[in-house]
Amino acid sequence: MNVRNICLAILFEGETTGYEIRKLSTEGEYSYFVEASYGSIYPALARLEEDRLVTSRVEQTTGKPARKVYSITEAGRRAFIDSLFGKLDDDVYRSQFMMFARFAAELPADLVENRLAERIAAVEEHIKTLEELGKKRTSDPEQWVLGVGLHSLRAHLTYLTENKDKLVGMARPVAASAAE
Amino acid sequence: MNVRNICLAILFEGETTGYEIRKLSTEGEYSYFVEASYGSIYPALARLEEDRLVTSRVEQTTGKPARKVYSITEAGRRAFIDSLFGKLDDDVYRSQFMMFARFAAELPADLVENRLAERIAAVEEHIKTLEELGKKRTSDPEQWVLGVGLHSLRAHLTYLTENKDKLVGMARPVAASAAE
DNA sequence: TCGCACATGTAACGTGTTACATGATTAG
DNA sequence: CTAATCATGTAACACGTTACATGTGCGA
Repeated sequence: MNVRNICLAILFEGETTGYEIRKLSTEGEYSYFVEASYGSIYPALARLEEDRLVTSRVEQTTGKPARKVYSITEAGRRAFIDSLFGKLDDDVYRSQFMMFARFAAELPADLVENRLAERIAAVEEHIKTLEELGKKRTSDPEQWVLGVGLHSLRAHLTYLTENKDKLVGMARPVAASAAE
Repeated sequence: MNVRNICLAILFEGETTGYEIRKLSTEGEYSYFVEASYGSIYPALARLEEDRLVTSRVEQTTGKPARKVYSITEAGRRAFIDSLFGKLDDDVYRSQFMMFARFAAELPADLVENRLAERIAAVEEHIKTLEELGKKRTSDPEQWVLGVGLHSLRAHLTYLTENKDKLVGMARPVAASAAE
């Protein structure tokens, strides 16, 4: 999924601005499986307009900067849906935390414990976000997709919490505090 | 995780060649959370050698091309472990399949069914690979990491198989075959 | 008054991918 | 004979990130 198609996907559901697209791709329903930043969204929208897959109109607002509202065209809808007919890219999972865990034996136990706690907190946070998104019920496919995310993330969380002590136990023991 | 650190991680466990590093990062124990191709590995190894984090020696082989075997230095070990002390990058999950599923309502049911079947097969394949890797038991942290992957992947697979019909049901119905 | 939210956009930079170039041996 | 595996490396290219530039209104 490149930024171009992410823009089309979001515009498929209704007109918005580049600013909003970034928000949606970072915090919205797509956030757990795509990503895009301003530096890629704005140029992508410009090219999309050149290619007549979207149109734009400038909306003057009082006070705030003018908004450039983009709408998808029929050609845009077709192009996006067509892209889903082709061979899909493989799913990608990248994790520096896993590399960290892989080398737990070389790291001090307290560091491993802290990082594990951080990771667990991050996953819990992520789950909460998806749960919030699921509440404002929208389309069925959206619920389905959110369901995949929640299910996997909860399984991930379960493993981490149930096995964290095991990993800490593999780490380099840290001298007990000088107390006593 | 950049390619540089992936190389160091693999060399941490023992000397090898760029060719082997790619194999390990693509098919080996690291494959499910990192990725690297020749075009990035060879330049990375060259820079690593300049920086004295690895050394190399050329091994003449009969018939096959000469192998350039890299070994990590003490400085390399330190640099790698140090990198794990710093703030870790967030985990990343990217999936075009999820985008596809999100727009199931715009797609023909048979396509959705096929793609789901493909995805399920791919996940099953991936699970099998991790199971194979887990058999040749190595270090405990490696087993732990593999455990995370297997656990999450199995949960993912379960969701897909249990909910595939639901998603197909959301897709555009395809005219039944002309048969009577 | 400080910083955040809104809002758009560019430029430099980093990083990695793909395809190409090269070439021998071995298994089918 | 053909394809695959072993093996290294480069160059062109694609893609995206980060930081910067610019500016207002509002709430704490």
